[in-house]
Amino acid sequence: MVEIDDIDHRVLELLREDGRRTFSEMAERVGLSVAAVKRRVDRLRELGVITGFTARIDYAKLGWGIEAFTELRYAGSTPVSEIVRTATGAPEVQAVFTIAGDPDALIHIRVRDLDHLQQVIDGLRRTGNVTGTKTLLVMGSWTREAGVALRGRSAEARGRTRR
Amino acid sequence: MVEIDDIDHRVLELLREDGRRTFSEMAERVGLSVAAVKRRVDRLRELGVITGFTARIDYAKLGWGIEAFTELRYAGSTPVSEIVRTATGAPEVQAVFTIAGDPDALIHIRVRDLDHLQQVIDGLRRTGNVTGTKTLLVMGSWTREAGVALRGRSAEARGRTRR
DNA sequence: ACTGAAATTTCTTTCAC
DNA sequence: GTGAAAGAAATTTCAGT
Repeated sequence: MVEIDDIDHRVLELLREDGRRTFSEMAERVGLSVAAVKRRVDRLRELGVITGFTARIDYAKLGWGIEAFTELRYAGSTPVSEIVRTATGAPEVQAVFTIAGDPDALIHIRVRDLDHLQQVIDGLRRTGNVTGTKTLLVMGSWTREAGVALRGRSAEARGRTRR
Repeated sequence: MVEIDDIDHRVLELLREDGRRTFSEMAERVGLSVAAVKRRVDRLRELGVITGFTARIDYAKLGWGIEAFTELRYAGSTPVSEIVRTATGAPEVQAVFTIAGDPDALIHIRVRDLDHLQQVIDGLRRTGNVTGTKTLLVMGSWTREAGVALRGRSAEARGRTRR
């Protein structure tokens, strides 16, 4: 585990909120010079704490309005690698979480409509050793946008609800 | 739903992969001028397709090594707003998905260790009208990093497994 | 709509202290 | 850690295609 001080945490929080913040803006907010903030960000990347930057995209605006989680159960003999391989195969699958216990995996799916969802699930059921599925259809979602409670204390939670 | 052409999709994919790509780099990759790419990114932001930029952080490196999903069941009379309000209260809760059917919500939790997880779940059970929980402990995860299958065709899936 | 280019401003990077 | 200087990139604008 990596050693991180309070200022690093604030920098991470700022970059969580807006990954394109400039060094000068962050410098002002955390009370350090631009060079010092850059050095910290560089270090956080070298340490692997910051693994990259990405754009937040509203997929519903692009017509991918349906979101679901599907629990997958596999035949007892199925190795985890096989579970991940089959589940990641469908392009609609956004994330795969392998689970201790029952179910064996939870996958996050994004699709255009319910018909499309049906097709994706049917595809999964036909794949590999899937013995059962249970799908949770997402009605609304909220995501913590500011950095997690990085220090175990309540960081400000700014988020939004959709739909 | 928003009108988006192939080049816009490629720009989105590039920004999904790396939210700090420069206009000149993207211009080269999609075969347009810098000015044209900037105009497209500006438009995608105005349309609300790109909602922002954020840093990817490896929370395990910060000591938040345990991830779980918890299904929540609430008393029948509980309004959705109340579900979201109580579930988002704990700083360890990263995301809340309200669900059509049973369970009523699925929440994504990140904690330091199993003791901590126990505390968070106990807290939720004591809150509001929670009538039951089921927790799925995450052993490993894979996330699609490139932009989704934005056109319904299989976009290249570059991801990674953890743990 | 996009190109190419110029002018301006801002951000990044580096280095001496 | 700071401050300053140099280099790179972003932004803005515009005539031309």
